[in-house]
Amino acid sequence: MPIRMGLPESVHRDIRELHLFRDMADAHFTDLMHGAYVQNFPPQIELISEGDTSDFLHIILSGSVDLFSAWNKRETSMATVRPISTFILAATILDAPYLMSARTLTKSRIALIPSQDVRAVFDADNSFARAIVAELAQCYRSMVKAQKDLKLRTSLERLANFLLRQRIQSGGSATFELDFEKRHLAAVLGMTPENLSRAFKGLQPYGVEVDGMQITITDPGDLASFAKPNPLIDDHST
Amino acid sequence: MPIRMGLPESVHRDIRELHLFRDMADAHFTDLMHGAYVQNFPPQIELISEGDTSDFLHIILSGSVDLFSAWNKRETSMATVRPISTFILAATILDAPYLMSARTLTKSRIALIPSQDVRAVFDADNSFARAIVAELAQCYRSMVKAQKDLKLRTSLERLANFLLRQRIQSGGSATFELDFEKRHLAAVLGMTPENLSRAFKGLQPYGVEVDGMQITITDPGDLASFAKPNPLIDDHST
DNA sequence: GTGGCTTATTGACAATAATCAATCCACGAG
DNA sequence: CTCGTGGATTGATTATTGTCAATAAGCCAC
Repeated sequence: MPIRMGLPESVHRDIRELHLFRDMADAHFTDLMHGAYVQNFPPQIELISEGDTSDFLHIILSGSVDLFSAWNKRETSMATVRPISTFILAATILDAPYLMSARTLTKSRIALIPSQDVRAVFDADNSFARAIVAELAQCYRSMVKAQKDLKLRTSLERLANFLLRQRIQSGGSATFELDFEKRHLAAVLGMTPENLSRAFKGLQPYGVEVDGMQITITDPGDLASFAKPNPLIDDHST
Repeated sequence: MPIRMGLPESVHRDIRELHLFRDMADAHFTDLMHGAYVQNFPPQIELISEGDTSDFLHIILSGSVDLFSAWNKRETSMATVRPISTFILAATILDAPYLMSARTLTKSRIALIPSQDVRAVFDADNSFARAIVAELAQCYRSMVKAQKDLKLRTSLERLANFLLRQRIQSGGSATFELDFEKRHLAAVLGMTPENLSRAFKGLQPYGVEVDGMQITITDPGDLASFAKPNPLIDDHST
């Protein structure tokens, strides 16, 4: 079970370095940290449930969190959150119900800032308000890219582009590790686990070799000629 | 061809009433309007192309605009913009390339505000910065809902829920008109026009009757029991 | 009205993806 | 080490969706 604990100074510094909090006034940052706390969660713990009201802005300090959604007994993964970043900022600011649920994928350390404190400081601190604009605009654009990926590509193409992105992110070496379970990857890519297995086989002709969690791309150029990556979909930094 | 013209006082008032501009200082609003102008466009004119840099914040005053995207010879519609609202705010604020293209669906009247003016006033006016936060958070949540609709529902379910939403929006009467072409609706729902035709037939057992652009839902309860509408996907106001 | 255009519909078919069931395999507990 | 568990894979089948081709229907200009 999660253990409630105080907020160590080192965590303050980590959070302060985030874009979102970097430029705000010291006094306001202290206000935010005053009501905040940190919890450690084991894997597979549901942190928030879609439809609930937004009580806390969450900041993931270590581990990984899955944002997912369910409807009519189906479930899909919307995004994976990694340290150090915030999640469910939009719901917090609008004081609106969560649109997505969140669960820990791995053991995770998460800071929680009461939403009403966030809104109060948002009203008082202009730098913070501007930082939130940048953050939300980024989140919006990520979501647009994800939707383009979904609507314009087949599952095979989505997997191919995912692998190319992952390869870059892992430093560009021929072999790299998937950093989550395949069934989770399937949910992220909008397909079933069975289909993902077959999709991996379907990419063999383009030089994709799979050994458990370990992926080898023998000829990235060949794979790219099939995947046709596009910065307006695949570049998650702009 | 579009006709360049001055910015009449009545347009000032319309724009000023938008949530985005309502609370900002008069002087800053005047600054924004100073470099702004209005154009009338015929249907099917491409206003912006994905990948271009953001030169203007667009405000649609009348008509309708399709935000769409293309990749690898495929094309899909991401959203439809209706008066009076802005579009491509995120790209303008971040000074980032457009992720979507935009074209007029019908004859449209559109105000254009130079992006650098928007960014300058954003830096200077705190009320404006806060209004942008609310706007972006809304846009983000709309995009999340659209993605849930896509990943969790079949095309038949998406159509059923679309019709139920449209029915409410048209005042709740049994018969209402689609306000755009079916091929456009197909692109919005993420399917082909052929499939849309078949989907309409597939909804006949649930009391959906189609006569050209005119839709009749004989028993909304019956259709809803199939569509299972959910406010966290279908309520576009929250 | 007629001709020419675009959109909508329909049918036949192919491609893509989901479902169901049966293994196979890796891993941790005991 | 052996068992049990859950993820991963595979095969067979069905469901869903896309493609291609042909036709029908609506609309506008003349």
